[in-house]
Formats: sequence, structure tokens, C-alpha cells
Amino acid sequence: MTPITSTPKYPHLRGQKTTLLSFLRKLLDSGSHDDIICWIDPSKLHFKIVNPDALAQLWGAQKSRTVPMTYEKMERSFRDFRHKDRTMEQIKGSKYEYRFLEPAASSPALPLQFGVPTTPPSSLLVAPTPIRPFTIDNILANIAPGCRFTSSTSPNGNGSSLPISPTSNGSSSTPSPNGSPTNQAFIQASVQLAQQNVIRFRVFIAQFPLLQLLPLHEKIQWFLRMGHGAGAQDNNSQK
DNA sequence: CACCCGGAAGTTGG
DNA sequence: GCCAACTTCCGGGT
Repeated sequence: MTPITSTPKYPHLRGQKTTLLSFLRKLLDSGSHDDIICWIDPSKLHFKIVNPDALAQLWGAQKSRTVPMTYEKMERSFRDFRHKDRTMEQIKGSKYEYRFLEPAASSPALPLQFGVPTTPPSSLLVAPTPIRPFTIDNILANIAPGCRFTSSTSPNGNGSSLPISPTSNGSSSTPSPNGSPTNQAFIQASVQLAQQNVIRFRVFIAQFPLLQLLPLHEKIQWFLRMGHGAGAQDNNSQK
């Protein structure tokens, strides 16, 4: 007689809120994990899983799992999405390329534990920490703190040497990290600006399929070089 | 044998 | 209690 104990066989299934599909879309839309999953052609909802294992780990973390999620098990859900739910299809010949069959707008705005917050975190508004320079580096570090990309791991050995000017000849005033009282309006504008630049970054990357093969930090360098930096427009990334 | 696919059963939250 | 959304296991096909 083994009475049915209350010990759940799958305790890691607790806390299911975000669906897998909305999780994927949030990751893609945030662009903060381009080294794991990225758009191939956003207009066609065509995306690619760059690092399946890392994606599975993110999904497992999203579900607050104790048992590690594997891509194999995620793939089982993908099969149902493709054949049963008809919400996804696989790109022929590409094991890790899929396409959403539903318009992105249908996904509910569920909060992610990763990626771009829909609103600036309240802690940021009260944070006494000095305002960081407005750089892609800091944008990504702020948006995806868990991301492997950090300025200290710059391959050039220059440290955080990305030649970043605050929005180039753009618009906003250069943030001055002085000791003045925190300007909430400025911080909110900075967050908004950061999100806009991430969107521009994604659009830029989507235009050059070859760039999508590069690691994130190199994508950013190309983004700065061709999209922001002065000159180098005739740069042919031959390869 | 390895890999992919899909059925079936189990768990959890709503 | 029912259902949706997975998760896990496993057998069949190629």
C-alpha cells in the first residue's frame, strides 16, 4: 500500500506561467541572446537556434527547474508545435531553423526573467549607482546581465575598447555621471534609447546573413563600424 | 546503432 | 474535476 504521497514526482514543473512559444518570442524580440537564438528573417518569423543546449538551460531556468532541461526534451514540444498545434514549422534541411506560423502580436506580453524589461526596473530609478556611459556594451550588460558577453572579455585585449560614442551624432545629450540627484526622466529616456538601439542592432544584423554566424561581440563591432562608426561603409565582410 | 518521430502517461497551474 | 501546457519515457521507423 503505498499511499499516494504528496511528494511531487516533477517538482520542477511548478511555476509554469510563460509558455514555451512566448518565451521563444520574447527571447527573439529582446535580441539579448543573439548568441543563443536569433532572427533569420523577422518579417517571415524565421528564426534560428544558435545554441540549443544554452536555450534549453534558459528555458529550464525560466521554469525554475531543478532538473536540467535538455534540448531533446524541448524538441519534443517543438514537434507538437509543428504537427499538433501548427504554431511552428521547421525549415527544410535546417535542424535548428524554425518559423512561427502565427503573427507575433498574438503572443501575450508575459514577463520574462531574461531580456528586455518592459518597464525600467524600479531599482534602477532609485539606484544610487552612477549612470553608466551610454554604450552598446552597457546596454547589453544592463539588459542581459547573464549573457556571456562582457566588455572585459573583448577579444582585442583592449578591455572595453569598443569605439562607442554616445549615439554618435545622434540626439541625446551626453550623460554626465556627476553626483547630482538622480534624474528619473533621464534614466527613463536612457532605457528607452537603449531599447531602441537594440532594435536597430537586430535590424542591422538581420540585413546581413553572414554576420549572423559571428559571435555576439563581433556582431556588435560590425554594428558600430558600419552602422554607427564613422566611415568603413565599403567594408566587405568577405567570408 | 544512431537518430528522428510520435504516442502515451504523468505533473502542475489555472 | 477538467483542461492546457508541458515533461518524461519509450517504442517504431529509417
